[in-house]
Amino acid sequence: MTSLRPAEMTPDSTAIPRAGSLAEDVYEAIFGQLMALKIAPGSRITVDSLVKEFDVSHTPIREALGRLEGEGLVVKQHLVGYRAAPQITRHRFDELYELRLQLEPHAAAKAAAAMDERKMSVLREAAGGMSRGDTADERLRYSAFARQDGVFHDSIMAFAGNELIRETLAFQHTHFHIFRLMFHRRVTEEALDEHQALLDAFAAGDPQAAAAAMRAHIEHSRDRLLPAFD
Amino acid sequence: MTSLRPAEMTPDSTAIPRAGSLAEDVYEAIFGQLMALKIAPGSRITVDSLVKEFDVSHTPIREALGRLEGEGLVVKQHLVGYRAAPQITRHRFDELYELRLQLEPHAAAKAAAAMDERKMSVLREAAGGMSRGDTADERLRYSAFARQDGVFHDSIMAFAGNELIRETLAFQHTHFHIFRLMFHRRVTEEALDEHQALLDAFAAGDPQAAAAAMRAHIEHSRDRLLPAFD
DNA sequence: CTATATCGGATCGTATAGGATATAGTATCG
DNA sequence: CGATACTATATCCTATACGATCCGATATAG
Repeated sequence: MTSLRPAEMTPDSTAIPRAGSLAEDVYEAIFGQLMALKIAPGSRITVDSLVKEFDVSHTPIREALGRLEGEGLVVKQHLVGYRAAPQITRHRFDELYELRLQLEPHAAAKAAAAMDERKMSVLREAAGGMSRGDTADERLRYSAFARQDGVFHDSIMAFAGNELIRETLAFQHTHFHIFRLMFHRRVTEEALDEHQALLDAFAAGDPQAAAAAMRAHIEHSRDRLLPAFD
Repeated sequence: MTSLRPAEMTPDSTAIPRAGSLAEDVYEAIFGQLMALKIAPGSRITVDSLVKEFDVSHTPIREALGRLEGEGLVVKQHLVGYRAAPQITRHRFDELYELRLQLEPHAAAKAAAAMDERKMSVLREAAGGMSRGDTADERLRYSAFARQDGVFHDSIMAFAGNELIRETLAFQHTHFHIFRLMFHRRVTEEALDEHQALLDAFAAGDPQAAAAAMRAHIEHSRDRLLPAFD
């Protein structure tokens, strides 16, 4: 129902030309719906329904779906159609946490070594945004938490100074995000404590402590989510 | 000039329906051209030229390009067109090797711990395929070497038992491959020696030795390629 | 001789129409 | 009553046509 037609998007159309193509807007819209679980994992995504919903032709939608396919967020079956990528499996879950344990403690150590006051304030703000949960809707509340948690970790990776590792983890986080929204709706106090431990290590500029705190945090996070597979 | 039209691809058209769509075939074709450096990094890729070359309509080509964009192999500029992804930068090169050093030694250790005779034979064959270079064309020769080297490393990652890490590295390798073809046309004997050292560690089933050998191999590989940036 | 304005070709972006295929439902036959 | 064949619809896949935008070449004025 949210039309993406240029004329309707900018009723007071300015002289500034549109930055992106319709295909890009469609991509953003579908991506958002996937992240917000508006489209359930594994469910079908028909081109025609998107045509009606966004009020654009097939072409930009196919292009957007192609891009999403390249990123692994949707899968295509010839002459059947597109569907949202299936939910993460237990096996994949384990692999993801092994990957995180390989990368994030090391990165946390590098970030701690390069810490300064400006970076600290960024991290403190990101961590602080998670604690003050005053929204009524439990689901929405966790959604906000998850987003903020992503920002927190992503900031650490950014400060570690390896953009490639940061992108790799962010990419995986995108997939993982959907899983978390499905199963982990309760914000645990433990996670906040662990974030605090990380902040302390960063404030002290202690690489070893930061790596250890990150390792513990990831392992605890894994254990918290594991029951979802029962 | 290589037409992808169904009727022309299968002149003796069998009753078996085509497994994939035209878009998929176009994707494969473009991917192959990128890997073989038929399309230079950073050069433009016009839709119309692909239309003429493959003799299909715009639609499957746009979808294929969208997918390649999602994978980061081509970049799109609105109202300008697609172009092959630019060459890897020195900065990115360093980041890639840091990532490899984080993941591959660990994986090599796991692979060594899980080694058996069948896996060993796979690795020996992959390593062996690199030494016998009897092709005249130097460029083609290195191309074959690079492919085989990729198989060798990928097999190790497969045996390490973490498909996600394997995919992550394979994905990066895809981008990196293009760089190597551009600059590293000479096969070094050192790489073969290092592969042998890895094989020895695997044969012994020694995780620590495998990790060390892999670390040394990656660091040497990095140093061999570094002069390309001068 | 330089700078600016204008024009034309090239290319992308979008829309629409028609053919091909898979899936579901129904009817018929054993 | 079950299984098979058929039809009908939904959906995808492809092709073609048209409009919008950008880039380069040329001409003109200063």
